[in-house]
This record gives sequence, C-alpha cells and structure tokens, in this order.
Amino acid sequence: MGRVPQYERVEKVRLLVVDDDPPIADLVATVARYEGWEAVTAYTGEDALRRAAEFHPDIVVLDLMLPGVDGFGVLDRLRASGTMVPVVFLTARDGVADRVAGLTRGGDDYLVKPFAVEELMARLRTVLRRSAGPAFQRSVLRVGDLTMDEDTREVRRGARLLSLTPTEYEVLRYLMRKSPAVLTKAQILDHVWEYGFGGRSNVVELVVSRLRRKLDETDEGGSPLIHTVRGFGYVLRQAAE
Amino acid sequence: MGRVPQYERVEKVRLLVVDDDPPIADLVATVARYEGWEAVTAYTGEDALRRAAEFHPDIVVLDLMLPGVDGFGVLDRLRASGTMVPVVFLTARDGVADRVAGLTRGGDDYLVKPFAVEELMARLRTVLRRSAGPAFQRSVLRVGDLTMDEDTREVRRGARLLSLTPTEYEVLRYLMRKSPAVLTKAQILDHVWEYGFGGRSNVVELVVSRLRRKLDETDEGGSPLIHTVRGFGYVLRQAAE
DNA sequence: GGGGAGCTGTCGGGAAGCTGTCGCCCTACT
DNA sequence: AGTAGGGCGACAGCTTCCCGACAGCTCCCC
Repeated sequence: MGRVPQYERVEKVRLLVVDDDPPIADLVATVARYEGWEAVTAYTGEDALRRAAEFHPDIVVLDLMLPGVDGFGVLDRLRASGTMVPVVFLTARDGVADRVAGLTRGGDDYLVKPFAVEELMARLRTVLRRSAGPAFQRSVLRVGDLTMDEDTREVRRGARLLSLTPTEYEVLRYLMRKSPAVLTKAQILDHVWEYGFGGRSNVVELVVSRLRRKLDETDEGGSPLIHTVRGFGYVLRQAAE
Repeated sequence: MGRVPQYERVEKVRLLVVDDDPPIADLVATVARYEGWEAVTAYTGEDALRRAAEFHPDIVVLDLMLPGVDGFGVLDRLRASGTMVPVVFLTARDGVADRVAGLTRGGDDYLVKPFAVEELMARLRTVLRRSAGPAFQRSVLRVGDLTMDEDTREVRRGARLLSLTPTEYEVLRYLMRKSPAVLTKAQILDHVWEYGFGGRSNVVELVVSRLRRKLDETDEGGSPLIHTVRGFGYVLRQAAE
C-alpha cells in the first residue's frame, strides 16, 4: 500500500460480485474490500438484481453461468432498469466467450475463468477509470526510477525500456502497487496466478529472478529494486537500508 | 487514451440516441460517454421528442424502425419545431435505404444495421465537424510518418499513398486513434466489426498482417509501426526505444 | 445477368516465445 | 560448519502468432 493511485476515487468504490460459486464470489469480494472498496455478493440472478437495486454498485462482476436467470438475463434486466453500471463478465474458457466478446464494446470487459485476482482487479480499475469521465488520465505506477504505464504497457527503468513477458508484467505490477510493503511468495502466487493453480513450486522465485535480471542488468551503478526478505518474501523499493 | 483528439470540442458533445432496442441504444450511449460526450437515450418516438426538447442535443442518432411514431415522424416533428440538429439514421439492411438516402440532406448521414461502433462514431464526428462551422477543418490523424485524412480517406506512409481495403482502413483508424495505447484483439474486434459478429478466430491477426505488409513494404529503412505485444495485443507507434 | 475483380474470413502448418520443472549451487543465519 | 532457503541455468511442452492458400461473397461493368 502506500500512495493512493490517482485513479482511485475519494468515495469508496461499490462493487457487486455475482457468481453462483460462493468461494469465488467471496474471494473477489474479499480482495476488493482489502483494496478499500465496498463489496457485496450475490449467488443467484434474482439475488443479483435485488442487490443491485438496493446497493447501487459502481461496477459489477458478473458470471455468465448462473442457475435460473443467467448472466445475460441479469444484464438485460439491469439495463432495462435504466442503469448504465459497467460490467465485467466472467466466463468459462470454452463457453460463450464468443458471444461475450460482442458485449464488451461499451467499456465493459470480460475475463475467462479461472482468472488471476490481480488481473480482475486491474480490469475493474481500468473500466472505472474509463467510465469515470472524459478526462481519462493515464495510469502510471512509479517506484523510484521505475515506471509502468498501464495503457501503453511500457515499463522503464529510468529511460531504458524493459521488455517483459505477461507474467513478469503482472508480478511487477503487483509489487509496484504494493510497494513498499513486503509480500510473501504465497501472496504473490495467490494474486498473480489463476486461483486453483497447482503450482507448488518455485515459480515466483523464478519470475522474480528473471525480473531482477531485466530490471538491474546493464545498469552498472543502478541499485537493485527488488529485495529479498529472507524467510518471508520480496519487496520492491529504493535502496532503503 | 491520453491526448485529446484535435476535433474534440471544449464543451461536451450532446448526443441523443433513439432506438427501440435498448441494448443498442445503450451501447451507443456508452461508447459516446467513453469518448467524453454526454449521451441520452430514448426508446420510443414520443420519448425522443420529449428528450430532444429538454436536452437540446448537438446531434441525434435515430433508428427509423420505431413503434408508434416512426423515425420519419420523429424527424418531421423535429424539423417542424425548427431545430436544425443533424441526424444520423439507422436502418435495417434491406429496409428503406433508398428513402433514407433522400433524407440525408444537409449534413445528415445514415448507417445500415448492424453497424460497427467505430464506424458510427466516425460518422458522428464527421457530421459534427461539417456542421460545426463554415471553415470545416480537416481531420487528419498522424502517428509518426503515417497520416490518415478522414475526409479524403487518404492514408500515407511518408509520401507514399497506401491503398487500403475498408476493413484495413477501419482497423488502422482505430489503432491510430488509440495510439500509443496497446489494444487487445478483443477490443479491436468489438469496435471495428459489426456488433453481433460471431468473430471466431484470427481475423484481427489476419488484417493486421495485411496492414503490416502495406505499411512497411517498399520501405527499406522504415521501421515497423505496428508492434505485437505478445500475450496481450497490438500497438501502433513509432519505434519506441 | 453473366463474368470478373477484389474483399473477407477459414484452415492449418510452422516458427517463435513463454512458462514451469528439475536440480545443483550458493547464501545467510544459527 | 551445518542447514534451510533462495537463485538461477537448462530444457521441454505448450501457447500464441504469423501468414500462405483458398473459397464464398459482393459489387461492378459490360
């Protein structure tokens, strides 16, 4: 934690999560609350409509595979009731992804299950930012001389442009967003990898190792930004010691 | 995202969308809002007239197939009330296209359903530009040595004139308008293809591939402008390094 | 209204890049 | 010095991307 990113609003973001799988819905709600949002869950389509009517969410996460009134039905009724609240859809991998794709034009977005929590949160932030107003300011994360532009996906150490793979990008973004907090490997794993990822192993170490090489290489004088906290995890921050 | 395109006005554009199919009307309204416009929807002819009277739109999107007072009726009464607000008509493919053509006097325009969102927005911008003032300033997009004149549809790489197909033109325009942001294939698909397009596959990849050949061929020294961001999407921009 | 030209999307093979596992070595702390 | 944890080279499997070839369609011209 630390600085409040500039796209964060003053009042709390109100999020409605709709998924018939309670663990998933609760997972998302919990992460959102941890970000300081207000989150409400619904496990059925009917409940979703009820909650939406009372709660007036700023944004909705909507699973398309619901028993009873399905996701499309919920969407239609939401829209019919006149609300323009942006929606981020969840869909099974080989499910209705195609149909969904057609819905994302407005500024809505969608994600394929199983997703990674950070990825979902990133999309929510993007959608909120876009729908916030005409003056859609860039979202740039900064830690020391390291910058990450979330629109252009450009990551720079000073002036030097880094070329990161998707996984590296996600891990670094999470580290940057939480800087100067120390994160455990488990936290990183839980946020950046899809939920249910079997990945026992040392994937996190490995990605961090690859990141370090890219962040610090070529930079003779440059002090390392990623620090190991032995027995606990990693931090991203300026020298500090 | 980022810079304000040069044709954007200082005050917000006020758009009235009239379509009896709420999802379509909302879709258009949402996209317009993301462009920073103010948008209001109406689902019936009567409502349209009411809203027009209160809201004083700068431009109207009007479906001709309305229950009750149909599009022509709405148009007549609008004109009868003395307003000269430009109108962009929507019509079914084999509907009354001919009759419509006769109506598009002045700066009006029309589009056949199902349309592509970017195409509609482009027409709206054009109509606004034309009706804006006597000196209709050209709208020229520019990225590096690539230019696109939206009036003449001329696209040039440096001095070399490119010959693009309609689809290629639309994809390139979207990339140029959003440059230097990275766009996912889903975004491109959703904006450039007609809504409801069952867009399986790799159409976007294919068009990009064809675009690349036209943009970069023949240019010995010319550095490529379209870049792949693996695992994410495409960007149009100068080398960047 | 028949023929042709150009446009668009599907299929599929092949190349390139990304990711995670294994396992050894090194480091930091006891 | 011993030990547990971390770093990271190497590799293999998999995903993603590129693009040639082709077929259906549309539009236009004769």
